[in-house]
Amino acid sequence: MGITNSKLDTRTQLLDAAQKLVQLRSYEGFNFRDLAEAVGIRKASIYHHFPSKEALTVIMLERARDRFLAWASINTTAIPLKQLELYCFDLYLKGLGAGRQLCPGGTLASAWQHMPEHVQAAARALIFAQQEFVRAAIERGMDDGSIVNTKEAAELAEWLVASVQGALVTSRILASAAESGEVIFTRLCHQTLGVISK
Amino acid sequence: MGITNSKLDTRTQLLDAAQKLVQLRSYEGFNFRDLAEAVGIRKASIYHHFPSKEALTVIMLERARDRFLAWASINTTAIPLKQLELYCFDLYLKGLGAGRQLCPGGTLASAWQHMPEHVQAAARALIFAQQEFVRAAIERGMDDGSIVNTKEAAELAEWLVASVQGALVTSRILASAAESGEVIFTRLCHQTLGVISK
DNA sequence: TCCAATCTACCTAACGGAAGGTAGGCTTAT
DNA sequence: ATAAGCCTACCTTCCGTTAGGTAGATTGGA
Repeated sequence: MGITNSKLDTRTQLLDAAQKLVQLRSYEGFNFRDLAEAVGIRKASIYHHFPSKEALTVIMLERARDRFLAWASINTTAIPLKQLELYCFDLYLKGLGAGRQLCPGGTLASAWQHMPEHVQAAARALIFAQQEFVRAAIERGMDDGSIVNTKEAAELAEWLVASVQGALVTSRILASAAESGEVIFTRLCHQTLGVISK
Repeated sequence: MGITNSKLDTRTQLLDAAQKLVQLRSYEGFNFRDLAEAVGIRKASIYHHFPSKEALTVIMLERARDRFLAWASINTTAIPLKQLELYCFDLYLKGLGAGRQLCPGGTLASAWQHMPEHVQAAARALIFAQQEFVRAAIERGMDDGSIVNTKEAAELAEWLVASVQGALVTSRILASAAESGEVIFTRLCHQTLGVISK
């Protein structure tokens, strides 16, 4: 609980590496051997920082949500459409799409039945935060007239977040097809935003 | 290879059960013990029908693609918009969304790195078949004037398939939220179609 | 000031269970 | 009698986790 600041906190390194591995291989696909190797310590030493794989994952997901909320709070002053564009591109294309990484919450859906309850809750909170951010942005856009749509903001938000999650999935699967996943992803986001704002 | 027809083919039962398990828990989340139990035989007996987990999964995915193509060929005479509606509802809402099952191809994206090459190829073929069906339907709709959109049919198809995959993901994660996943899913599909046809 | 107790951050070694897969034998219908 | 279909028993590997120990830094009392 004291002030522990190595040049780069091992605990933070573990969370960083764990998040990357989860985004690349999901919960059951990442293991402590690879995680330890990524950080440069032994497998058993992870237990000095976290009591279990489940706890580590929960903390990592909560941190991801906190980071998203922090990111979102910085952009509250931007124009609504710009906010949505930033959400799609800044966060997903640049941050995730680059390494074909999925959303650390969304990727857990595939083995949802096997996820511990607390992991489910943390993943749900992360996705929900995104929906809320998008909903608020769309609502503000509707208020100032920059977004015109007969649907409710909440429904459009559910739809946009789902599209983004799905775009990551299909872009990964169709990667070695004719065109690169990034190109597909860019177009999908553009279209999504274009249609919403239309 | 001969004509083997028990009252209900064990091999077919295995493929059915495997598909259901993959849709519920993905590749690494389903195992031969549960699969054997579901069919009512012993674990080792599975190897009488399939040489490996990988081979079983590939055959299951190829069968899923064949079934989709058969389903698609039946509906080629329908009105384009009706085709797309059938794709979203008939296939995904009724067939998958009911038990919160993901697409047997899409669910493999989460641990894509760990998927054997042939599994990747089979999953890709399944998703690609869906994109092709949707693209053809949108194209026909554009030809007969029932769908009006400045985007190209191929881009819209990529976008719709991604949205459907993503809707399955988010509806599973947000299941225990206020409203049921099915309701969310229904609305998402309606919107998607509505916006496209607009 | 010095020593002893304690804490931090790791380590080696091993366990127990679960997983995919193999070897070889029994049974039943043709 | 032959082989398809299924069985028991076992193997190996991998994984999360635990036990127990070590070196070095920190802290507190005489």
